[in-house]
Amino acid sequence: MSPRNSLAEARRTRERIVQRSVDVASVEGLSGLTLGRLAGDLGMSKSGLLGHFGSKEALQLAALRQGAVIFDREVWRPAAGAAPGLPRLRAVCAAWISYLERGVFPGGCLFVSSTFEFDGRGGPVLALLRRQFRAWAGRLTGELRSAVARGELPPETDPEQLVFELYGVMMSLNHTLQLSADPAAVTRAERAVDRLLPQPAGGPSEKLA
Amino acid sequence: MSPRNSLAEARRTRERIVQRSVDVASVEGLSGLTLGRLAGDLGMSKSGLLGHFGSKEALQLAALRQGAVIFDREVWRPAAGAAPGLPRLRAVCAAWISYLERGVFPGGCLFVSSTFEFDGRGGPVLALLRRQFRAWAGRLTGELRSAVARGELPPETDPEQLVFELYGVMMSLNHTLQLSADPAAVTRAERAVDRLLPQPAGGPSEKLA
DNA sequence: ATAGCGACCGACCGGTCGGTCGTTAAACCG
DNA sequence: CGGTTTAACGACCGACCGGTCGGTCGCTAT
Repeated sequence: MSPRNSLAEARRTRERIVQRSVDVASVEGLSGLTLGRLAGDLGMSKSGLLGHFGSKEALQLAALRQGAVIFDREVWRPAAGAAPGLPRLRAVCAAWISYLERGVFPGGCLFVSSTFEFDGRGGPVLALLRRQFRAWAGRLTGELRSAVARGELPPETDPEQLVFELYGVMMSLNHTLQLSADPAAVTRAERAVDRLLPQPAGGPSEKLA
Repeated sequence: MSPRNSLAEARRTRERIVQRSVDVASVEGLSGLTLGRLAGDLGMSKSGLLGHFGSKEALQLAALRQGAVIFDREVWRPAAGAAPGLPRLRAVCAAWISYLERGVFPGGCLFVSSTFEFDGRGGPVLALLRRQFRAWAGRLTGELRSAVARGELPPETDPEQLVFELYGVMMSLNHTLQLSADPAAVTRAERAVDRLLPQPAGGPSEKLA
């Protein structure tokens, strides 16, 4: 029926598999992702699909890595243009909320779901999740420290405490959206962020370190 | 081999099954709970076990209901003795943090995990989770409103906003404990609660509404 | 023209899942 | 004591799981 893919298109096939895996996993979970169903969705055989990865675990890792690329594109990249420090932090949070609100991952934040799915199970998947969270918390704390150094946040600010709380806001938003689809949750998240990261009161002209 | 249980003990058997289901489900998830393994753990047959519930879904619902009983015992009951309003709220939060810290559910809060497991899947289990969360948020907002009425919290307080944020703190704590077992997370959660629910500054003698 | 490679297929494997069924034997009731 | 109830058993079912294997076909380099 369809022509065989050339060598160059094998990569595209692999990308199609990973992309579809991300979509399915965000709704059904990384374990709910089954090779048979995935193959069916993509109109190919289980074995042909598995040939690209070797094992289901390798596919799960590939899906998580692709998820990180998407998260980066949706949350960090839109904020890259903002000024370093507090403005960029607020832009990241706004993009983060938007990312959850728009349902970039239809089943809610892929990484949070996956963490709950794999904690207490160990293995390479959990290890990757740990690394991803740590890397990303590091970026946040770094930006927070920068904001403190610039005097945009009070000097007694504890960046890790703030990350902990910001993260809680996003998890609460994610949970509420998934459980009850209550749009008011978005406003609540925005208000919570405003309280944690107050915008500069006097406008954007206070750059004396 | 073992003597048959009397009819009166059938209830105890059922309770044993449910209790074990809660323990397993909190680590492996409500879906990871399998009838065969559960029966093996309890030294009985799959069919003998299933006879008590009729279906796995009924067992999952029973486990969730028992989980709610445990949550109530661990979080709400310890705070029942505290004075209504802010003191009780703070007692609830302290018990809540302790409940997460002690690992009452070894695999983290059963309800949060289950929500992530069943969202986007629908069905009676998700419906029960929704009811449980709503009932429990209702208790919290009621207590918050009471605290506002007593003047223990500023009159412009938005109870639902506060529930949203408190909930985020607990989810962040739960997540951190599960992912990295960082004990500092407990202190962070306590500090976050202190900021959301400031204790009365001047001691317990300011009851003028 | 042809040899080799690699993407892909379809049949199949052992194993596990939730669930059913007929039977056994102990506990209850008259 | 006899009859009914019922908790529990063990064998079994169909579906599905992740994964393997032999083979087919198109592309490409020789």
